[in-house]
Amino acid sequence: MLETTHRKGAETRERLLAAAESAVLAKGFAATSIDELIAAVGITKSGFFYHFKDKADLAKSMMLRYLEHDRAVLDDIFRRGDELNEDPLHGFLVGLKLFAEMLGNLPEAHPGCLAASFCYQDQLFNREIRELNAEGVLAWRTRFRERLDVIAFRYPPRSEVDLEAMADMAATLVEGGLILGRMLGDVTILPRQIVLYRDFIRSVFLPA
Amino acid sequence: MLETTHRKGAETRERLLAAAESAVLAKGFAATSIDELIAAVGITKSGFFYHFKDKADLAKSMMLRYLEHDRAVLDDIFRRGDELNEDPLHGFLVGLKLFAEMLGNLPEAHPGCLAASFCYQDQLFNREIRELNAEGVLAWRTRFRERLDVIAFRYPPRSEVDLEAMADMAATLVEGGLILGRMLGDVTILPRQIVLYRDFIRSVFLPA
DNA sequence: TGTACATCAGTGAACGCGCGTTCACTGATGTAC
DNA sequence: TGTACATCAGTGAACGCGCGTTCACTGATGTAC
Repeated sequence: MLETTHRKGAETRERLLAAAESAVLAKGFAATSIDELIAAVGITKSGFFYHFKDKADLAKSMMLRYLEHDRAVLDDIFRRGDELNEDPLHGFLVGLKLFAEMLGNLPEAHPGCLAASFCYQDQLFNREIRELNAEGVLAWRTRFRERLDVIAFRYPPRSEVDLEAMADMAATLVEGGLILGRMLGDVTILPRQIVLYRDFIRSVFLPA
Repeated sequence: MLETTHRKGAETRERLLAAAESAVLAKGFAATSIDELIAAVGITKSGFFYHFKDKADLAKSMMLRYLEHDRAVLDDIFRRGDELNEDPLHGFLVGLKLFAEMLGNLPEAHPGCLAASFCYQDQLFNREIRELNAEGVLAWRTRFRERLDVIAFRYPPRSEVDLEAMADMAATLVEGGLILGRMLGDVTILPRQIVLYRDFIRSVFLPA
């Protein structure tokens, strides 16, 4: 019975984190009250403080949960891209196509990035949380940079290219695309940016 | 004396808006208190409510001020690019270079976009303010799209290109680049993204 | 198998502080005649 | 030119409400012997 032992608490905690994520994406961390979270989950305020020592602890837990989910999704997408193709460039291009498709099928009307939301409120947070945020971006940079290095080795681009900026461009387009998508209420913006990114990558390594 | 008549009030108002902008970029709108703004400016709280009927009115005024400044800066940059060059493509490329340089020389350590900050807190705002926000993005889209249409007419790209997405890519990279730059504390990220955008534009319309 | 204790997952009441907002009032400057 | 009035750019005090946080306590479940 070890799995079901005291399991209800972990479920409640998870529901609190999920409610907090959508509330923070909708209106920011400072405007998200503990009261609304406990109302959504159905416990009292003291119950909240059993799960999180204070509001900053909630923020930290949200980031950890978000980063882990983010990492798992990207791992899955690009692993599938590589399974369909042996070549590092073409596997990457397939992965980007899958990525664009996934972004186009996001269930939520106005998706957003928790890290970006926190970034525009970071004076509220302690160093630990800001470092988690930076860690998330660096994970994207490293992931894409390693891939681009492998590709550039097999497909040497004719002119100098800023491979680091090209790696960062993926996260940049995602963050920016989520913002434009929210502002205009148009979920096609982000996937189309990723398709353009894919075109750009191909034109750099496979000039016509 | 018409210019100096009752001018102190307008100056105070402008100082409130400037203080509000940097505070909102640092920690978000909900976490920015009226108290800190009046402390920065040196008036009492009732003085604040002489200038703005409530906090939402402050938000609206901030957006109007920001959009106007944004428009003026972009007008200037791309006008200068065109002055240096007759051709629409090369004038645009020069403008993008100037734009990247300007972004690299931003005085603030961690610049940000007010519209993006508002976008991650938009449940706080009324429809009017959200529409101002969307208007800002559409201004970018229109500006870049008109230019790309002119360029595509003179330099027909060989394959289908999503010109709207390519126009949106400018704002997307700026929004995303500001976020990455803030997260990593690296102000070179954004200008390098714009340089990549310039490379992309050139490769689409001037294939090697 | 029963009992004693420990941990889990909360409850309920109270707290103090900061927040946005209101209201009546005021001195300095500008305008009409 | 003087006087009466209007507008500008605020002041000062008070308000009520929501917020995050604390504290003593509790029933249900799990563990040791």
